[in-house]
Amino acid sequence: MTKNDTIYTISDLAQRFDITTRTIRFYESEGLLSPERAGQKRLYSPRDYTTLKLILRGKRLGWSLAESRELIQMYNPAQNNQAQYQKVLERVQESRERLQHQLNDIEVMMLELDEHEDQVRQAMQKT
Amino acid sequence: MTKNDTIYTISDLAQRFDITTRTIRFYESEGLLSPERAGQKRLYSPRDYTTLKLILRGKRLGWSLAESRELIQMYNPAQNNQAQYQKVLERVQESRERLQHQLNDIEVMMLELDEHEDQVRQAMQKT
DNA sequence: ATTTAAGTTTACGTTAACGTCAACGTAAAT
DNA sequence: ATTTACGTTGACGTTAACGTAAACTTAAAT
Repeated sequence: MTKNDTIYTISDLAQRFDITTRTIRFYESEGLLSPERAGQKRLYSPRDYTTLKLILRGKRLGWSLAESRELIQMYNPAQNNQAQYQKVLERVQESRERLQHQLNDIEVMMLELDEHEDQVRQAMQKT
Repeated sequence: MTKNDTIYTISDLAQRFDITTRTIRFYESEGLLSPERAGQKRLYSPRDYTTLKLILRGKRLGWSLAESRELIQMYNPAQNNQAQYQKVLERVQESRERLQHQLNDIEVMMLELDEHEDQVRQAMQKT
């Protein structure tokens, strides 16, 4: 078993991801994180670390915290019966479709940028 | 010259893009659109149409209206000197880099979804 | 002539995602 | 023993991106 028992404090994570501790606590209050406690203090595991990474990646793609929370819950091994598993697979598929749509949008945007760069360069020539 | 003189009303556009007229007026108030007028009434050109398409594409990628506005202004042929042109080219490059970053994020997300689907399918077998 | 339908401006309301104090606890360093 | 650094829980503030409602105009249809 490879058990990584690294532990992060809240300011550790804040520094590593360049966010504020307020943000991290907010994510917890929204049900996206659930760190251990040592008394009052929060202790974050490698799992929390990757969850945070997932959240921020989602943000860069315009996903809401609610959507990221769904993803996170989906990744949590809390299911047991076939119906539950089936639902997870459907959610996975939905996420994939959304990502695919975003891929298309990016492609179109890139093409438009290419076109426009050409136009600008041509206009520069005539000067 | 191929001059397309189609004209859209505000509710035309609202229907076609499945948004509200309020949204369209809001975008105008934020400087993203500037339709012609016939008295009080707004008249939208094919150019406005594509601008709206750009805005909504941006939204699906998590771009703010301010960012889309920059893109739109960039696409507007209002520059004349070399320095201005150069700035536009820099902006184009920045946009491309952001899109490239988003592409990477999507790829990672897709891989994670693939992995998780495998895990779920394996768990289903054991039932 | 007057409904009806679509449009307009103005203004206040709402939600998500935090920011910004304030007031306090705790543990290590001087 | 008391700074100093880091943490905690409220609680109110802020911004972006619209929603919603009111009060009014205008053109077309009955």
